[in-house]
Amino acid sequence: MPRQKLTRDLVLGAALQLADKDGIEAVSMRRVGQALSVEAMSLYKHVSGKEDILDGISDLVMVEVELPARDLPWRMALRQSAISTHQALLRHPWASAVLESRRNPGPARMQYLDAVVCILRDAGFSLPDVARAFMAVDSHVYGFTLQVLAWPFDLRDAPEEAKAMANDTFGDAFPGLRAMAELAVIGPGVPIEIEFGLDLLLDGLERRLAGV
Amino acid sequence: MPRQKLTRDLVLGAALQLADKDGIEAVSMRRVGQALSVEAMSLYKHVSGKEDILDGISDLVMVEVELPARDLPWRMALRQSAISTHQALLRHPWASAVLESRRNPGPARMQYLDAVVCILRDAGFSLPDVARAFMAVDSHVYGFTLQVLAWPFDLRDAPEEAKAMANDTFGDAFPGLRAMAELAVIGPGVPIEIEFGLDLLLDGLERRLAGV
DNA sequence: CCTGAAACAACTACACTGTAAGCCTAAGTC
DNA sequence: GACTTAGGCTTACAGTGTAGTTGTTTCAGG
Repeated sequence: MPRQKLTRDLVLGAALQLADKDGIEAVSMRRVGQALSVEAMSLYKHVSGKEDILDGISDLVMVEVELPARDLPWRMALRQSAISTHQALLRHPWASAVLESRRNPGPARMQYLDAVVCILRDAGFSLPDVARAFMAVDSHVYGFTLQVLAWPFDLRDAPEEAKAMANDTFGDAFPGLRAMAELAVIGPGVPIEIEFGLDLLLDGLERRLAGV
Repeated sequence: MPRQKLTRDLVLGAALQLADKDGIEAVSMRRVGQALSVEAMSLYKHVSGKEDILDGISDLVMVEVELPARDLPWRMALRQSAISTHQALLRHPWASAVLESRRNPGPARMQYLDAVVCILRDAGFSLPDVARAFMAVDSHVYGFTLQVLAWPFDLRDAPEEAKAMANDTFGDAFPGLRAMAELAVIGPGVPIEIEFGLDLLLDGLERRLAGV
């Protein structure tokens, strides 16, 4: 019987697919092995453990984000890569939580970080401001994505149910939330897009650069 | 021997203490029970399961954040409560990750959300803008806190080591990151505080409210 | 005071998890 | 063919959450 060749990429690919299909909690050594028709312990020859797998598939997601274009004005380049990051994270709903809890950025993420830093520096920001600007934009991307993914009710699916829920659970105790919930039901739901906060931040950075 | 009275609050308190002391992954039913000198299964009479415990201790953290003061200008109120949230999350390093992955906001969080919504509405924002503003500010608080907590090296502790690491791992491949890492070593480290991005956002919101 | 009932802690058990240690076989080299 | 070795397999262990059952304590009603 010919032995199938296992590789690190195969292992990570299977894990990524599993995470996308059944959620990150479905990624266990045994199940990844099963997906490859292999015993769990065999994976350890190609991967140092589960942490390594999580690091690996996180970086696979980061490979999907398009790097900020160096020939664009800094603002557009940043905006576009931030949105691209957001979209990549939405494609893999488990990824934002995993990425943020991981301490070792992978090569793809490093490359992204480096590109952003270079662009901001070339734009004329001081090094401390580069750090601050980068943290602000990235925080927004991750935080916003996480929040969207953790949204308690998907309003598009069941508007009536959401409305009832708004009245029931919020009642008179939370008038603000109730108004919000009802609002979100009207029309196709108020689109809350990442561009709103992102543009606020970029506006502020631009103004700061101009010395206003 | 008198039986010790177990209560939900006792269980959650023990779990919270455990999470603060040994990290969130140390919170297991058996260990929480052990902390209360009780078997794991006894907890189930007061708590519906581990998820319930996580929801519970998350909300205990939210209790610590001071609600936005209604007698302050909206901007100051929002700013102060955002910072308070950030600090509460820093006091419980496990909390931001847990909170963001949880779908059911507890009562304390509800109260906070409601207060923020009311303040923004009273300030004159349209309901859609209330939603957008709230999402933007909250995203920044959570994202920033997560990022700070996941910071790979604590620069204050080992500046020399960090510098060496900057040269080694970044080398010439990541000039931007290398510059950043070296910068972060200079002085007491460039303080990157949450106020930077927060104020950018608030500036933008103020301007939007003024119709500029 | 005694008894019945309800409350609730404890025990057992099961299906999982990650992974350390050792085995065994197929592939490659001389 | 013989030897080496990379790499998949087996076994085992300590840990997880929790369903189901059993025991014991506490308290109200007679």
